[in-house]
Amino acid sequence: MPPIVSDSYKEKKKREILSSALVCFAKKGFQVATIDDIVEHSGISKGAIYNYFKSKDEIYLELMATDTEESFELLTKDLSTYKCAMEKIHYLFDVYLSFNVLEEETHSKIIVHNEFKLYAARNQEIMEKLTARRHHYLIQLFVEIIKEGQESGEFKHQLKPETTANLFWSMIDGVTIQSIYNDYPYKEVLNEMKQLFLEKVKA
Amino acid sequence: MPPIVSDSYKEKKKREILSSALVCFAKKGFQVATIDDIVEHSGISKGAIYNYFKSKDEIYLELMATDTEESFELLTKDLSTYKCAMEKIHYLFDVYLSFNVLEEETHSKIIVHNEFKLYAARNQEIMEKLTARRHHYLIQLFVEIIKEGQESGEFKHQLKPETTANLFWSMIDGVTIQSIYNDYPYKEVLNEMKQLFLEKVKA
Amino acid sequence: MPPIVSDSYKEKKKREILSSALVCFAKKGFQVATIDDIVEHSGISKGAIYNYFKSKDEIYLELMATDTEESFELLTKDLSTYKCAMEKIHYLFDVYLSFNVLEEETHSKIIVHNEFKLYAARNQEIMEKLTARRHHYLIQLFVEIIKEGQESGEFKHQLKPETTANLFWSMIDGVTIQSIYNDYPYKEVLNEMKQLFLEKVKA
Amino acid sequence: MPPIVSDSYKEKKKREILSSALVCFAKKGFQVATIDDIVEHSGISKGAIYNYFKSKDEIYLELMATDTEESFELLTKDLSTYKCAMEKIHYLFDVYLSFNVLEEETHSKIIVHNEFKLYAARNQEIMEKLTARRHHYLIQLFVEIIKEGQESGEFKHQLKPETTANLFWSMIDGVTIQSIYNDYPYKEVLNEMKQLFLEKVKA
DNA sequence: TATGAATGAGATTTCATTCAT
DNA sequence: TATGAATGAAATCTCATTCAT
Repeated sequence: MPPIVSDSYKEKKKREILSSALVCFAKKGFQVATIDDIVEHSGISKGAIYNYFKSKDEIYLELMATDTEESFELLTKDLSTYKCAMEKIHYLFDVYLSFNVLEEETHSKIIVHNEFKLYAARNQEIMEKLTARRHHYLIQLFVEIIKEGQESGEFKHQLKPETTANLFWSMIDGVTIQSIYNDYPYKEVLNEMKQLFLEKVKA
Repeated sequence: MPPIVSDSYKEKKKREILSSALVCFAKKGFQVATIDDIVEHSGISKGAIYNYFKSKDEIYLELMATDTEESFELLTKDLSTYKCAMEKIHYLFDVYLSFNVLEEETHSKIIVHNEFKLYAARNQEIMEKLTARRHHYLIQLFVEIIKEGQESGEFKHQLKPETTANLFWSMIDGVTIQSIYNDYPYKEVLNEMKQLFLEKVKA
Repeated sequence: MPPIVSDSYKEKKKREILSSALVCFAKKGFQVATIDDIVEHSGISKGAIYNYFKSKDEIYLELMATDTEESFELLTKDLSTYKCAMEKIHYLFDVYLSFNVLEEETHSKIIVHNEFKLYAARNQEIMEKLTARRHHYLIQLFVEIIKEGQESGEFKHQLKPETTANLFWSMIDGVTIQSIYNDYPYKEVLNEMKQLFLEKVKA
Repeated sequence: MPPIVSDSYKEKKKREILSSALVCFAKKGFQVATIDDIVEHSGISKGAIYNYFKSKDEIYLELMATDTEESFELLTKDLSTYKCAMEKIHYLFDVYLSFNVLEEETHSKIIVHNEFKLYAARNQEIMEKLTARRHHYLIQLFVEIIKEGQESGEFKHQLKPETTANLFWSMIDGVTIQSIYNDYPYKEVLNEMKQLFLEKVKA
């Protein structure tokens, strides 16, 4: 007997649930947001949610899993259109410079993204996955650009690609998390960082 | 008749509870850690805890309140022994460079400190307090040093003290939070930042 | 998709809980009776009870709300079958004369009904509702009868309907609450009251 | 070794506690009022209270015990100054007519007095004591007056003294408890009762 | 597959009572 | 005797999860 509903239907439903869950977790935090909050926000019944996910925890883990991927997609989307490494670095900074951290949605995303990290930080198994993913996606992405720049002669040769990648992401993480403070001059600080960073890398 | 126990006894007891609570919150997170965890860790009875704090939330808030102050104390402890602004900046970086982020306790503190921020981020009133405290303690501290350096001619005159202070703390925050990832080269990245930063500020 | 259970099912369930709660409150008093008592008596789980009522207090308030209405229903049930006012007064007394105050259930109801009043007496808002309800139902009911009797010439014209109504209910309340004493001659006293009252009103 | 504090001191202390407890119970009800409320109101420490009373329940029971006695004292105070039975009945009604039920203190006393009854009503042993006390003090008091009036020819001979006594107290109880309703015409109703009652008894 | 009523473990909090000082 | 900090049993309420329909 063929499945009564198509896989694509199921996929769509899952994404619906995840998207509502993200909103709820962003608003209240994972622990405080309840399944009923998700029910209310998504309009999908409790039973249905449990048909798609074994537990509240699983919803959270799935969201965490997609978190890095989404960042990655966002970052790589137009990256290939830039030809030289320096432009790529510019582009990466500009992606973050374009964030409006005062916007409700951005603000929420930053909070929930950091909550993911803290949640993982207390759970060795999840932390390992998250670390691996970060390496695979974010660090590698940057390492490639550094290497490309070094080969093209744009960047200093003594730069350690991995350290530089970590430096970049640490700075980004720094401004991002500080942006939750009221009146934090996000753009100003990030621009300083950009300038600092570019001077550091350019040959 | 004199009071049964002295105020200092009560103060000590309160600190005992707070210190146990901090450990528990660090280990499991505020939501997951229970009053029973604190009872078990502190050896103080549930009722006694509620004699000192009205609610679990109040314990958390009190911990948050002391969080910045403790950092501030740590940072200002030896700061006055340094005579020139440049040395002071060195010192501030070195305080963070001396952190052993692999140590259980440091790791926990970093996590719980960031959890404080996220908790506050969802609560306008608390966020305002936290922002004010950050300004009063951390930003001002750094602004003074920058100004001092500018007056003594050690630092560039075109530096905007406040932006520079924000830059510093954003970088510190960035490495700190990234340190929760396994195998993160905390010291290496922080050293790069220090170097970058010093070059930026020095006249 | 139709609702899982009908509204009448939910109504029935609610009444089940209320009825169990009434028994428990009657047996032990509102403060002493616990939700677990209601769970045990009703066989309905704690969670289910909280699905129907927000709090123990709400259960109590709902019971209070229905208390007067039930009395009113009991009293008005056959009242219309009596044609003249005098017969109606007779009927009202007889309703109370038919109470067997030695019976466990009646005894409990009297206690819980009076507990309602005391509870309300400490809460201005609830008291106002209770007072309004008493006026609307019990006092008006009696006032109508008095007026009817005055118009038909059965009753004295100088009777003040409202005062007379209050007199009636005060006497009823008096015997009722005294009935909780062991060996109180409930019927005898109430019969005296009836006789006294009838003489007073009849033209 | 002689007692360090005199018996009269202890007696005074006990009365202090009881008087504070009465206020607290009146304000909040026995179950809701806490020992800490009594501590706060009396200014006597928790430990001291437990030196004088074994439990919160015991405080309550002692208050109940004095409740009837106090009424009795109030009623008998000037009763002997009246020579004829009819005047005595007048006096008894007038005592209650002189109550200002709108006054905070009177209101509270009525509530707590009725709470005593309900509390007792759920406890056979206490109920027996209360019933006995009522008989001994209140009913007997009235029975004597009725008999006196019958002997002097003031009252009807066919009155059953005990029933008449019960009738009197039931009416008093009725107006008293109804007085907790807002805008209850206490004096008006009680005056009607007095008139009714006097007509009933007088020869 | 969808629904939402039911479940009950487990959390927070209260407060009568004890007891060291 | 007086004090009030400490205790812990027991209460209320929440909410992730199950399951009959």
